Amino acid sequence: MKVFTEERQQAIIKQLNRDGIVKLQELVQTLDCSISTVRRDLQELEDQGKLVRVHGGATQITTLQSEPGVLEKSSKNVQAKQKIAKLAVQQIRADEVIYLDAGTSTEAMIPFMTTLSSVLVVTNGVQLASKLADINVKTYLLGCELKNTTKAIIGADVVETIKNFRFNQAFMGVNGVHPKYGFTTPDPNEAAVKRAVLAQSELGYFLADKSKLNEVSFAKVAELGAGVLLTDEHDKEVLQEFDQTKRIMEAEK
Amino acid sequence: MKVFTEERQQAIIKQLNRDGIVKLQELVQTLDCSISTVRRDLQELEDQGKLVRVHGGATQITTLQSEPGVLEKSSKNVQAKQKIAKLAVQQIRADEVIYLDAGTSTEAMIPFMTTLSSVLVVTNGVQLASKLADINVKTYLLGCELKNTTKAIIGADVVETIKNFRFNQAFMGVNGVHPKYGFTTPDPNEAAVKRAVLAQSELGYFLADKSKLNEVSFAKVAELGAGVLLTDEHDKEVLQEFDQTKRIMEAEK
DNA sequence: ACTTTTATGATTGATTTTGAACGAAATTGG
DNA sequence: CCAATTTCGTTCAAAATCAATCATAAAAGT
Repeated sequence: MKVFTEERQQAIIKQLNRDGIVKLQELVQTLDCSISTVRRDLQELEDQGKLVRVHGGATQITTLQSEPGVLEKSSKNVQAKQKIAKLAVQQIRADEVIYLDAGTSTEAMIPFMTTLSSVLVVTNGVQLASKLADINVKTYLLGCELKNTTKAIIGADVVETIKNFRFNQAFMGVNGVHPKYGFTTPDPNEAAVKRAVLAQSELGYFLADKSKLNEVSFAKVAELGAGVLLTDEHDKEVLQEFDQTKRIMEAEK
Repeated sequence: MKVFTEERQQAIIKQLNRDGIVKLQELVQTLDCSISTVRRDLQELEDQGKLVRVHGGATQITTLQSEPGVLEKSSKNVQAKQKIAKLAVQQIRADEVIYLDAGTSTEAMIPFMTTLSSVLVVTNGVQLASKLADINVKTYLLGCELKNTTKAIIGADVVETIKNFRFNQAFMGVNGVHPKYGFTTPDPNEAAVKRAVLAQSELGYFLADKSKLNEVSFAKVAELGAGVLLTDEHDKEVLQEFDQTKRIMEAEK
């Protein structure tokens, strides 16, 4: 039984969604093709941000705030993240309605938010909502289907829910910032949520440390001009054009 | 049967959430691999902050919210809670839509839910949703204002949201069960949510251990006749009348 | 019909994971 | 307190898996 590339890759995704994990050897049997072919398929799907390859197979993409994200990163990365987070929190004024996207970049903002008064924070991150409640910040957690493995709230419904709100400011993490391809993330669903939020916000901020600059991920969120970039240190050359629009802020060294 | 790293580590976390502790030797048998491999897995998971290694195995990480809840209560109380929880889970059938109220009584049900298939759980408890996602149960988290101290979702909006659903069964904890005053809880908002859920459910269960019987709290949820009482041991005298309605179930001693 | 492109399968050396061995450290029971 | 036992961490070799390359065959374009 011979199948074509597209067909194979769909089968892989399907099996992945069912089991949460796929094994290379099993796929070779199921799809009736060589190891090399399966490897190539997995490689492609990973490039597209549809799965994460692991030794012996692949797993569903774990979008955010699972501990590894926090601890794997080098301490330098963490420092940059914290500086960006501090800068971001400084943009928040009293009595505003804020959207805080799920993710490690935005999660880093929470410790700096203890003194904010009369601010309502809306978020789709379960962990974030929990932490925000801990520091007595008024919090609204968007309700929707909870993705099995990731604890992030994503999907079509949440986009509809977001349309019921109006935010003063929105803070979001992104995986890629590129002069041509704009702001990008690996997961199309997440990108859709971020876009919806952006449309309901007076002003959108994108948090990205130096390593994300000039990078491109899979799913496009918006053009560079759509929001303010908060970063730790930016390459004047690469983002020169964008820089001239004054929509970029750099954390203190 | 061969498994690999990701799968093994997920299984360890799962077992840890269920039992609170895992033993090295047991894992060697369960996972069918060598001691060394299990050691390495535990080491990795500890580095990721997902567990704490102890001599002979590993224990759950002691978070802020789980500790007091578990340790404040007497072990006897916990045992009763678990028995009631087990009884409650036994009422769930395949392909049902279940509502799980926020609270420790309902949270105790989760460890028994690992084998449920095709069940959709709707909840207003952030912790519950998180744990449910961990054991791969399809979960829908109601979105609304987050109550500061309890991490439960309450308020007027959620009542409206609930009206969009239809549950097969609903499980709720209550603080008071009284022949005259019915089921009661301390918080009127919570009571309103429970009432709304009850109205949308084919069948409602109220979980309450012996200490809650014949007690009255502030806000009334419903009359006794409105739901099935799940308890560990009931005083025939006090609830005699209610008992005759056959709407009471007692956990095995 | 011929070349170019693309998809696939096989091969090879590098990398990762795994299981066993052994001395060090911790726990247990007198 | 000490000895016996268990468990721990490290090292090393075997096994599995990976990435890269090459060759073949089908598909597409000229």
